[in-house]
Amino acid sequence: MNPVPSNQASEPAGSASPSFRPLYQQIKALITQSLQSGEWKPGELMPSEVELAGRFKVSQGTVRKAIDELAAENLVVRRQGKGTFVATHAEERAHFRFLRLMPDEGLPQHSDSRFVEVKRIRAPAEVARLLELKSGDAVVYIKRVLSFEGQPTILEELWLPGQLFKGLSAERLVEYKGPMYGLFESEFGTRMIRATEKIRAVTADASASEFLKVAEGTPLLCAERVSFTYGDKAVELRRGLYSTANHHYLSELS
Amino acid sequence: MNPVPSNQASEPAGSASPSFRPLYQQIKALITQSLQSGEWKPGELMPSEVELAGRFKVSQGTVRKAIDELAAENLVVRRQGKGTFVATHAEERAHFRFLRLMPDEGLPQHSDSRFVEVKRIRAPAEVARLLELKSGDAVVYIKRVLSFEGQPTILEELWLPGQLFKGLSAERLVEYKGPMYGLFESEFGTRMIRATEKIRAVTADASASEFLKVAEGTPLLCAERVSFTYGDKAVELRRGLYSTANHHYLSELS
DNA sequence: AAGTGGTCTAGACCACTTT
DNA sequence: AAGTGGTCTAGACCACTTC
Repeated sequence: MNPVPSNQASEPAGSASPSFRPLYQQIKALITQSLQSGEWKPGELMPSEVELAGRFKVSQGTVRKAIDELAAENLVVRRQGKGTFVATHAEERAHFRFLRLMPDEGLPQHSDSRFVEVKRIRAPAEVARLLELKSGDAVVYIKRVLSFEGQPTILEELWLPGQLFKGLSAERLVEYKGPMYGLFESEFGTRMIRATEKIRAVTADASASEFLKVAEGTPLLCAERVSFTYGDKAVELRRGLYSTANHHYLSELS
Repeated sequence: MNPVPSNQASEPAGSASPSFRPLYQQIKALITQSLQSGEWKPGELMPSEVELAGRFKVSQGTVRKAIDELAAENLVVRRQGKGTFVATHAEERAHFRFLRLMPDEGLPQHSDSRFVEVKRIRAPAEVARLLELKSGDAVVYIKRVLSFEGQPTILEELWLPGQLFKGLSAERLVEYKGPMYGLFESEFGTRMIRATEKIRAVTADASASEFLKVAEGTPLLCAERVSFTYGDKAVELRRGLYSTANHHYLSELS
C-alpha cells in the first residue's frame, strides 16, 4: 500500500549513524537536481504539485513540504492560483536581495554602474583559495563604481571563475540593463543562491578616495562577499568599499 | 462537523479587503499571547501539540503548523521525543545569536565585560525616538567594554526604558554570568526576540582610542542596534564600536 | 468551469525520550 | 510501555487565477 521506498534497506550495513532521510527531503533533492540541470529555467513555471506527486509516486502533501523548503530558501516562488515558478534575478523584487546598503533617508534607489576595468587574469593565491580554484587558474576581473543619485558610493572588485564566464566582456556588461546576477543567470547559466559577507572598517587609500570622491583617510566599510550556486559551490568573489556618509549597511538579526 | 469558526461571518459587512485569516495563524497568535503573558516561561516545557489541539478545538496538524512558524522565528524550540520549549537566552547556543562579530581565525570565544558606567538619565531626543518613548523619559544608560582573549574589541553603549528595568544596577550586572539578554529575561521579564542593526564606518575619537587601545583615527565599525520584544515593541538601543583588526562582522545573505 | 496553490482534518506509523 | 514531536497519506474544501 505504501509506495515509500524503505529508508533503511538502502543503507550500508556498517552505517551506525542516523541513517534516516525523510521522504520529502529526498524529493527536495530530486527537484533541486532538476533546477540545477536546467530542466526548468529561471522564471519558468514548474510542474504542479499534483503532477510532481504523480511523477515521484508520493502524496501531494509530501511534494508540498519539499517545495515549502525550497520556497523558504528562495529557490522557487509560489503564486496561489498560478503555480510554482523558478526564482530569477531578472525581477524587480530581486534587485535588492543581496544589496544591504540602504540610504539613511528615503527608499532604496537604483544605481548607475560605471565599469573601470574588465580583464582576464590568473587568479592570485587568495582569490583562488576563496573560489576553490587552483592558484593561476583563469579568472575574470571586474572593477566598477556604483553611484546612487549621482553620488559615487561603492567601489567594487569582482573575481569570477574564467571557466564559467567564457564570453564575458566589457561591452556585454555595459549594454546589459539590471543587476549583474541577472546577466550571469541568463547568459552563463550560473545562478547565485546564497552568499556570505565579512565586513570590516578601513580607511580610503589614494585610489578609493579618487573613485569615491572622498578625502584620503575617510572611514569606509569593506565587504568581502563569496557567492554560492547549487551544491554550495563558490562562483563569485566580490570586495566592495562602501561610503557610509549617507548610507548604512542593514542587518536583520532574528 | 467542522469546528472551525467561520472566517467570513465575523467580518464587518463593509470589509472589502482580504478579510481572511487562516485558522493556524489565529492559533499562532493565541500561543504568542500565552508566551508574552508568561503563562509558559523561558526554558519551560509547553503543553504538547495534542493538548493544545484539544484546548483550541482544532486538529493537531493545525497546531503543528502554528508552532512550526513560531519555531522558525526562534520563539520556541522543538525537541523530538521531549516536547516544545519556550526559547531562552540563558543557553549556551543562544550566546552568539545576536553577536555577529567573529574572530578572523578560530572559533568564536566568550567575552569579558567591563562596565564603565551605569546610570539613570533622561532620554535624549534621538534615543527617545528610536525607543518610542517621550523625550525626557527615564532610561538606563550602560557603557561597557567587551574583550576577547584579553583584547578590548567592543565599546558599547546601551539605553533601556527605565520603566521596564527598575531594579537594574551596576552590581547586578557585574555579578550576573552570561549574556545580558539572559538577565533581562529572567530578572525583568523582557525577552528580546528580534533586532535590526545599521552599520557604518567611523574613526576612533579620543575616548574610543583609549578604551579600545587603538590609535586615534583607526577605522571602526559602528553598529546601531534596536531590539524588539513581543508585538514589535522596541526595548533596547545599543550602539557599539567594533575594532576589526582581528575580527569581522559576519552577514549571511539568502 | 477547471486548474493551481493554501488550509484543515483524521488517522496511521516512525523516531526519539523517558518511565 | 507510554508520550512526544516528525513523517506520510487521503480526501475535502477554500482562495485565487485563467479560460
